[in-house]
This record gives sequence, structure tokens and C-alpha cells, in this order.
Amino acid sequence: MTTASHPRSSIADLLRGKVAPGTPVTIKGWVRTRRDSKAGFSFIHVHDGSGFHPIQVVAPKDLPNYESEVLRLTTGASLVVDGELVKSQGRAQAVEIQAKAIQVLGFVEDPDHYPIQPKQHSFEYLRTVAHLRPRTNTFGAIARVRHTLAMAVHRFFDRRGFFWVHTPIITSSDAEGAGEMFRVSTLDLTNLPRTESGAVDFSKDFFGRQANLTVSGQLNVEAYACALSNVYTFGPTFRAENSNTTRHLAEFWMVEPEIAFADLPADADLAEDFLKALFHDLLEERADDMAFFADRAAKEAKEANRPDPDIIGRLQRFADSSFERMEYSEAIRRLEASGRKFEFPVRWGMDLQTEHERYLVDELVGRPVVVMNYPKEIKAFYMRLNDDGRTVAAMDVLAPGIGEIIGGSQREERLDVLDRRMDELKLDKEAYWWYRDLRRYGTVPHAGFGLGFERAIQYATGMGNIRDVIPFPRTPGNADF
RNA sequence: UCCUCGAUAGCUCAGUCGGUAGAGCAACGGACUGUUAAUCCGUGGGUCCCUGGUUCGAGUCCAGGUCGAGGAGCCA
Repeated sequence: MTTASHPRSSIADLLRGKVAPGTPVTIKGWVRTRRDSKAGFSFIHVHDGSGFHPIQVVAPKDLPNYESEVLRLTTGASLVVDGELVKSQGRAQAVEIQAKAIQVLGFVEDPDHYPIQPKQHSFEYLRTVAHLRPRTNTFGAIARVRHTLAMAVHRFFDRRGFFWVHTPIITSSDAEGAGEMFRVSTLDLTNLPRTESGAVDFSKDFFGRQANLTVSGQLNVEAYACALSNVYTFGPTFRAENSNTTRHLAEFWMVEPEIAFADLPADADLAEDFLKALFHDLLEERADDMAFFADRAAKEAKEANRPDPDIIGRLQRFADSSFERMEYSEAIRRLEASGRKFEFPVRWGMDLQTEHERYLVDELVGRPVVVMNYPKEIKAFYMRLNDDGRTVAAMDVLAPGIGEIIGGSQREERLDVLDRRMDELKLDKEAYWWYRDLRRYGTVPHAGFGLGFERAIQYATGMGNIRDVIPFPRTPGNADF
């Protein structure tokens, strides 16, 4: 019996009723649990990742390998089941598979030490077995949700006539201002070439100059927006910050649309439509997984004596209600009028701290808030200077319970103003020669934003730690797997 | 990077006043049952994170270190 010749049914399809009871079927997957009945058969829950739920296989004792193999199956073992889809006599499921033959592909060596047991594990522990954690309910669900959201990103932009631009992973921009960068080099670290003055001679390096991993595709994608009008980039992004939090990764994925002939309000509208479309599609396409996350979050909240976050209702409301728009100056006024004692005192000109964002979103408004037009001192050089001369057309989208999920701006399209800003910040204009060219040759108003993809997944699933919504997380001191 | 907390069986944890190691789950053996992370009985399983110190004696106290988590900052 060769497994390759068997057509394989997806367990999700079988449970969904795509196949009529009485039909012969073959499934392939991994054992979740096994229960034996002395009445003459075993129940095996088999999972193949196609959906949230496993399917129950009934293995009768007259199978030739019942004693020798079926009774030795433990959690994690892989197998092929040939049988018939039948209506279940049990209560917990509509259909099950009456096995005619079971072929074990792989037993679990040393079941006593198999890291994934049919019980609740701590996420902290599962991070140490990142290669096996996708076999759990939670991480399987996250993988499917992640995929669905990624597809929804592409679908949203495609339908609106945006083009996906593959911006480079390796860049030579040395001061994009978005954070510390990882160096890319082929130099021999034990024997570095030196210039006459003793500095490292990067002209001998692979690219003939210093190179780094990208911290943002924005500057590059602007070039394509100034030619194709509506574009976006979606790919990995790298920050060498020593951040140890539940919402930072050294390697994460970012979605960055860029729209030409657009101002900040248009940018905010796009961000709102975009997020709503993502969550709408997610609720529609991954109901089984989302029900699991909602249950989990509800149970967790109950144990901690907190109100149920109501993951699904929250996303539905998110998708149905409009985002609040608020000027930065207005946000400051509201914070000052709150009567709250904040750890960081509120004054115009400061950046909003986590505690301030929480108050605005969770307590004051209760739904997503777009804060717009920040003081220029706390924002990047490329953001468009407003007529008041002291604010720039920047925005942050703050989501309840998670904080900043999107950061964006209208870009400075006036060369003279851009140059003045770069001078103020002592940036090397030569290094940005091509970025400045975009303003010299047929400049247009344009705007864009960046969505932290993992943060969107966190918000959608209620997962507390960003390291648990990416398959193999990279954080300071950790690049295992 | 700063603050706080933690590390004991495969996993989750308990371990009193410093006196030489425990539970639940998992595994293994058995009983029972169209079972549902089944249930019941039994068995095996330990570098108590590392190094040093105090002590007759350290899982427990002290010092240093390693690793992890939560919060803050940076940000997406």
C-alpha cells in the first residue's frame, strides 16, 4: 500500500458536509487523542490542519494491525485512514469515519517525552518547541487566520486597482529614521579592511558601501506611487531595536500602501476601509477558528476576573462602525480635561504615551481613533508640513486594547520644504538624491501608511504576545529554529 | 535599556521553621465504557537553572551569573 496513490480528503471538507455519508474516503493526518473501548474498537481523533476540528475515526478491533499498531498510537503519530464516512452514533459530532484500514506512517518515538500533550500548555513553553506548536489548536488556528488575513490584504488592494510592489529587503539607506538596522555584510569580521584613517573600509564590502536590512519599504514604494498611482508593499521588515515587549519583533511583516494625488484625510479613509475589510473577511472565512479564540479569551477573562473582551463582537463592531477622527491638539485638550493623573504629564508637543492612548481609545471613545496632525518635532522628516508651520500631516490609528496599529502620513511633496526639514534634522541630502528627484520631476501630493501585520493578527485573535502570532519569532537574544 | 517577578518530574505547579522530593495531567500496565482532553486502580519517572558561600545539613538562606515572563521606553 503506497500512500502517495491515495487521494486525500481534507478533514475540513468532510466535516463541512461536502461528502455524503456512505462515501468511501481516505484521510491523512496526525493523532490528537485515542480512546479504547472494550466493546471492540478505538476512537481516534485525527487532525490534518485543514480546519479547526479533528475528525473522529472509529477503528474496529478486527483490523489486522489493531493489537500491534492501533493500540500503540499516541498523540502526534501520523497515519492514513481508509474507510467510509458515516453518521456518528456519538453526540459530539455529526459524522465520523468507520475505518477499513489504518496505515501508520510514523509513531511517536518516546511518547513520554513528546512535547505536545493533549492538554493546555503555556505559550511560554510552546515558544521553546516552535517546530511542534503548529500542531496545537491555538497555533494551527493562528496559522490559518494569518493566511486568511494575508489573502484579504491582497484581495482588498487588488480590487481597488493597487499594484503590489516588491520593495527591496536589502537597502543602502543609512538613516531612514525608523529604527536601528541590521547590517548586511560579507566582510571578514576577524580581519576588517581599513581606510587610511583607520575606519572600516566599506568600499571593499559586497555592495561597495554599507548595507542594511530594510526598516520600511516606504521610500521605495513612494517611487512607484509616483508612477503607478496606487501601490502597496507587503513583506518582511527588520528592526534591530532592543525591544522586549509583547508587541515588538526584530523581524515582522508590514503592509504599506502608498497613494498618489491624495492627502491625509484620504489616507485615513483608506486605512479605515482597509482594516474593516480585513476583519470582515476574517469573520466570514474563519468562523471556526474565531469561535475558538473568542471562547479562549472569554475563559481567560473570567479566570482573571476581567470582562469578556468579546473578540467576535469587537471585530464586528470594528467592521461596522466608523473610526473617530481626532486632531492631536484636540487629543491633548481632552487628556488635560480628563482630570487624570498620568505618569507622563500631558502637554502640547509631547508624544502620546501608552497610558494616554489607552485613555483615549478604551475609555473616552471606545472604538478605533485616528489621531491626526502631530507636532513636527516628534515626527519624521518626510511628513508634510501643515500651514500652521508647527504640525505635520501624520496620523496614528489606535485600536482598543492594543494601541497603535497603523502609522501613516501625507508625504512632503514640495522640494524646498523637504530640503529645509532635512537641513533642520541635519540629514545628508546627497544620500536621499533619488527621493528628492521624485519632488523635482512632476511631484504630486501623496500619502501612505504602515500596518504592522502581526499587530492586526493580535487584535483579531486577542493573542497577548506578538511572538505567538508569527511562526518563528525573532526577538533580542532569540533566533532559534 | 530600565523596573518587577520567576526557574522543582515530559507539561502545569505545591514544597511549612533549613532536616534529604510531592500532586494533577501525560507515559506505561490493568479494569470499564459509542467514547469525546472519558472514568477508575496501579507502576515507572528528578543535574530542584548554573557557580560559589553560610551551615553538621541547602530545593529552601546569601552573592554572582544564565535563561524566561510581565510592565515601561522605542515603534508597526
